[in-house]
Amino acid sequence: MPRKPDLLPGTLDLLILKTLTRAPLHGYGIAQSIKQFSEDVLTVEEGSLYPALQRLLLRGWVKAAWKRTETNRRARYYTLTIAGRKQLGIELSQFEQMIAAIGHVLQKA
Amino acid sequence: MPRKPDLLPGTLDLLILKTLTRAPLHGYGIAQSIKQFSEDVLTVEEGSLYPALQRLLLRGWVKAAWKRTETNRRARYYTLTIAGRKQLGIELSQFEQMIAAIGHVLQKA
DNA sequence: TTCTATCCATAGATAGTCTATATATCGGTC
DNA sequence: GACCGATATATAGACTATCTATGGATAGAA
Repeated sequence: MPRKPDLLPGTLDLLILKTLTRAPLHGYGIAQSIKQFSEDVLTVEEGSLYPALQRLLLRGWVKAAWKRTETNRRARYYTLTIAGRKQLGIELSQFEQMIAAIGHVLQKA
Repeated sequence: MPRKPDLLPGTLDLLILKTLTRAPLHGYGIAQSIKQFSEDVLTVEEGSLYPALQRLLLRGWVKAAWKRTETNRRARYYTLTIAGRKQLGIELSQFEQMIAAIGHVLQKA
């Protein structure tokens, strides 16, 4: 029996980048935010999240800084870079193009 | 530099199953059909297509038969099974749910 | 003190796609 | 006859992304 995936492969970077346009956030907060905005449909596992954040850091699309949360916990806050914002635009348009294309295949009787 | 993928990972089975609802088709024809319906946005590579068809066969969602094409070439025609049609329904609704959820994350300012 | 929620991180398994390659044949052209 | 482009199937190996499982740490509540 194939499992139901927590998210569509290939869309996590896009979701993270978009989430960071609203405000800098720490990893845990990003995961929560995505879960909430998606009304519990999308769940970002830690084993997907942290490698993804490493990816984004490595590619220069986000930068990170250790801070204290409002509740006095240490956490690593991620901020979108200029390159990240540009990348978001690219991924967004590619994603929309793909979705439209898939829609064409799915809609024709 | 990350590549631009030929398709959204996780959607190939769905595309194939949907394509086969129109008519039984051979592998090469399925790839062409998807390419055409998607207006050249989606390209199914052979190395993705044939493993996918093996998957679908193994799971009993399609069945295959060797035939001659109209142009007298040998080809393996795939037909959707009852289970395959049911699976298409499942994947379709999951896909739509995911896309809607992603849309929610992407749309909120 | 124990428990829950918050927070970070990685190793290893798994799955799906892509690159590259191999094989074969039909029909048309040089 | 030789060659070439399009049609057609298939697999091995590389690569990437996600998931499972695990480990650790701390704040605050019970």
